[in-house]
Amino acid sequence: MDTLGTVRDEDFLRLDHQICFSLHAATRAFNGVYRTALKDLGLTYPQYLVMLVLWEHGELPVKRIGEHLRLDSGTLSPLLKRLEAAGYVERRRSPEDERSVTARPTPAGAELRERAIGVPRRIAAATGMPLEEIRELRARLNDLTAALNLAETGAGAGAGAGAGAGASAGGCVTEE
Amino acid sequence: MDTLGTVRDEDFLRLDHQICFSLHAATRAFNGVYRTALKDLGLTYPQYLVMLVLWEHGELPVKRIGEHLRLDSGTLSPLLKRLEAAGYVERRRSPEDERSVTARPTPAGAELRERAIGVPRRIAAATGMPLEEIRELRARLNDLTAALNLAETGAGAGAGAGAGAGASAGGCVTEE
DNA sequence: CACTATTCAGTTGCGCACAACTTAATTGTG
DNA sequence: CACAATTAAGTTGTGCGCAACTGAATAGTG
Repeated sequence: MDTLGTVRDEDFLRLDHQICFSLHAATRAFNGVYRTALKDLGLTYPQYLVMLVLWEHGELPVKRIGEHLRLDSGTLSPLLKRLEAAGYVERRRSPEDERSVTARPTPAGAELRERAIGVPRRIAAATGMPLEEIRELRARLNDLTAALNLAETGAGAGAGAGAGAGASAGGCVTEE
Repeated sequence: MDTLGTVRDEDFLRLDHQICFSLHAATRAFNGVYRTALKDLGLTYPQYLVMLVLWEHGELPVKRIGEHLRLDSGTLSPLLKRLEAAGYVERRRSPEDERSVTARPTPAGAELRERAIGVPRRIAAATGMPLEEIRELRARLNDLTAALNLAETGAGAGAGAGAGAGASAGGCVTEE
C-alpha cells in the first residue's frame, strides 16, 4: 500500500487535482440534478436542505438549522428570508430569548413536503447506484469531512490512520 | 441488497438528506482546508484548479480550461481576469481564431507552482486517508458524476446497474 | 457571394458560502 | 447593581456557479 512518504510531490499535484476535483464535480453534478428536480417546487438545493431539516424537526432556531447543515447566519438569514417570501416558512423572535429567531414550515411549506417526497427516489435513480453503495459512499464522505474539519480546527497534521474520523461527526450531519 | 422498490418514500427523504448533504459538506470541508492552505499563495480553490490545469498544459483556450474543469465562460472569464490582475496569468486573443482567448501562466505564475507544490501533501495528510483509499473514493465519485451528468442530459432514468457509468467520464476530468 | 447557423468569450443577474463586522439580548463577574 | 464577555441574527463585501443573454468571428448552405 502506498504511504505518503513514497510519493513524489509532482505526482501529488496530479492526484490532488483529481481527488479534489472529483469531489467538486460530483457536488456540482448533484446540484444540477437537484436543480431540475426541484424546479417545479420553486426551491434551490440549499433551500431544499433547509426544508428537509424543518420538515423533520418542526420549529427550529436559526442556530440549530445551521448546526444541522453546517451553515452560518450569513448564509441562512437571506436564505430563510427568501423561503419566507415564497410562503414556505414563518419566522419569529423567540419569546424566551429575544436574540433567537425560530423558523417553521407554513401550511404551504408542509404541503410542499407531499410534492417533494418523490424527489429523492428520482435522485437515487439518477445515481444509478444500489442503495448499499450509496450508503457506503456516504459513510466514506462523512469520515472524510470529519477528518478535514478536525485537521482544520487546530488538531495536528492528523497524518496517521483514519482512526477517530467518525468521532467528531457527532452533531454535524443529522445522524440516522 | 436493497433495491429501489423495497424502500418507502419516507425513508428516501431521510437517506436523501444524508447522502446529498454528505457530499455537500465534504466539498465545503475540502474548500475550507484548501482556503487555509492557499492563503499564502493568494489563490482561491477554483483559481488553484485553473492554475493546476495551466501548469499541466501550458497555454490553453478558455474553452479547453472549461472542458477540463466543467466550467463555463460565465465562471471562467471573471476568474481569469482576477488571475490576470494578480499577475499569474496572461490572456490574449488567438491569432488564428479571433473568437478564442488563450490563457497561460506568466513567469510569476510558473514560479507560483514551486510554492504550491507542497499543498497537495498537506491536503492528503489532512484527510487522514491512505492513498489507496483516496484513489478508491475518487473512482467512486467519478462514476457518480458520470451517472448524474448522463441522467441529466436526457438519457432515461438510468435506474439499472452502475454499468456504463465510467464511459461518459472521458473528456471530463483530466484522466491519468 | 449572401445569409443563416454555430461557436466563443464576455456580461448580467441571482443565489450560495464565507469572512468580517454590527446590533441587540443575555450571561457572568466583581 | 454595573459592566465586560458572550451569544444570536443580521449586514456587507467578495468570489464562485450557472442560466440567460449579447456581440463578434467563423463555418456552413443555397
